Amino acid sequence: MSQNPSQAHPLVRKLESVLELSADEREAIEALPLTPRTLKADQDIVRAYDQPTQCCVILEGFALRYKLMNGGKRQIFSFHIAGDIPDLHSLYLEVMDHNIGTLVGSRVAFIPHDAMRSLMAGHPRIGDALWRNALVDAALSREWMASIGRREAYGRIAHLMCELFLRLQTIGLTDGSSFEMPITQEELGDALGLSSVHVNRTLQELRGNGLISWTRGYWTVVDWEALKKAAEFDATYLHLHDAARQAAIKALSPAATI
Amino acid sequence: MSQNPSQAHPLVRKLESVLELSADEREAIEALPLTPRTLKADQDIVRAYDQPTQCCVILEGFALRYKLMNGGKRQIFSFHIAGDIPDLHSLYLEVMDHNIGTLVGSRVAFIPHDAMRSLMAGHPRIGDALWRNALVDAALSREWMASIGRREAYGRIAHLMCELFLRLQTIGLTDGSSFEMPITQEELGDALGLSSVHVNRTLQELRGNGLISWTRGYWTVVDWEALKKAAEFDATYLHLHDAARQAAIKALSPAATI
DNA sequence: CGTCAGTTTGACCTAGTTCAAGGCCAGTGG
DNA sequence: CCACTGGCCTTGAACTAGGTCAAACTGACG
Repeated sequence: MSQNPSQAHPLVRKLESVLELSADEREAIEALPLTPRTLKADQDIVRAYDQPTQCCVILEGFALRYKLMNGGKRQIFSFHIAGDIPDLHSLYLEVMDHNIGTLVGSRVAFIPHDAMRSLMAGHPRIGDALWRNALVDAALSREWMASIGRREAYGRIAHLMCELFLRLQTIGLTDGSSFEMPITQEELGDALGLSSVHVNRTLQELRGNGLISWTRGYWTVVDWEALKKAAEFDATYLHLHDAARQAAIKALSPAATI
Repeated sequence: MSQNPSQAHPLVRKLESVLELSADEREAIEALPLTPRTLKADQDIVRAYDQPTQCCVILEGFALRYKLMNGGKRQIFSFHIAGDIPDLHSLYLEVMDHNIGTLVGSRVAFIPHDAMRSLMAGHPRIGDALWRNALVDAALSREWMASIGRREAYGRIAHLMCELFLRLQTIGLTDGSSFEMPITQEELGDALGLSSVHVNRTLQELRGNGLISWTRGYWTVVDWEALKKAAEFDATYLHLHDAARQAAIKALSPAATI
């Protein structure tokens, strides 16, 4: 782990949660030609039908993938956090089949496909780690599918909360058992296949039962074990490494099970 | 395309729907050390928490990924057809987070991870094509998520039907506008987040409206345009190549749009 | 010709939706 | 400083898509 993670390149930080990088590898990442951009909230980064020639890394802030459907419906497929490359797939799939946008004001950086390809070719371990990330991403999609398809609202929200906590924990973006996640109840609904009204009521239930606390943008896990149970949460699909798991246990309570 | 696709190695056939293979590449695939196995219906190929040391290709038949949840619920994540390698991800993710099983009696073959890795390293275009497939797989998951989260039962079934038709078409497993897909209404429900009773009623509605015909195991697209509309189907996410798209149009009707 | 897996039907029930109104608060502009 | 706005959250009441339960039907197969 780097000595001063908050100053490290977000991509370095993310990859180091998965493998130990050599000095050489770290340099290669830091040498990537980045075109940084600061975006406001709710701006699209890439749109469906685009044919990108670059990938984007989230440096700071949050992004989401989503798709707009008939009748004004929307499905949010995932939330992305610092260090994620949500459109890595554009290296292989010419045309985008969904949108990627910002959730809040964010800093992102674009990397030309060529640079990405030669990084991966020249540093197979980095390539492997990126693929690994992409596969974990697919595992998250499956788990969301299970949530939406087979869990009721209460468990769905609980499940998402468990997931976000652990993911943010891994890159050091939690504060004890709390974290910032600036999404509205409507966005929560669009991610979970629920109406915002129902999200509201269910959130109240979760708060009332003492599992979580939630105020616009700031989430706290109050009772991890109960939350986990309500969510029937099993972290296997996150494919966390041991260090991340240990750190999460420490943040929650020595007795926490993950 | 190979002259006699029905006799070609299923993996060759699948990859050739994506790129032209050189003789060399074809040989490399055919030289893979396969351990074939014939399985009955409803048998697991790999289970959650397993740590596989090999991947499996579907040679003949159908497979599904799924997860069992509390209270006897089940979510099916995807259906797999000849040529698919549903657990390619096990190359990078040590432990399985879901099950893969057969839908009907099937022939599958196991390939050691090592052999897979050296195939991909020695033949980068094959590696790329396999990755591409994995990414298309992830795109399917997202689309299923949108279906389950934001479409109602009628559109959900319609959407799945469009998808299956095009996928099977691509590997030559359709017969005009019909295809065999041996799944029960209960499995359909578990894939779409519905109860089997509701699947039954909705299926009747789709048949009654003249969009499809459906008898246990044999599906026919009766009115593609109407089906597509009911499903609000946009094939972008399948990332089909032109040849596949053209072939599908031909199978449906010269006026079909995909 | 009985059994078993799958499909179909009916009746009733509920989780979640929709619509519409109100409340809260942070930011803005006068 | 205050009034005004615009997002977002909250609440209530009425409604519906889809679930559950249980029974009957169908057809393939031994």
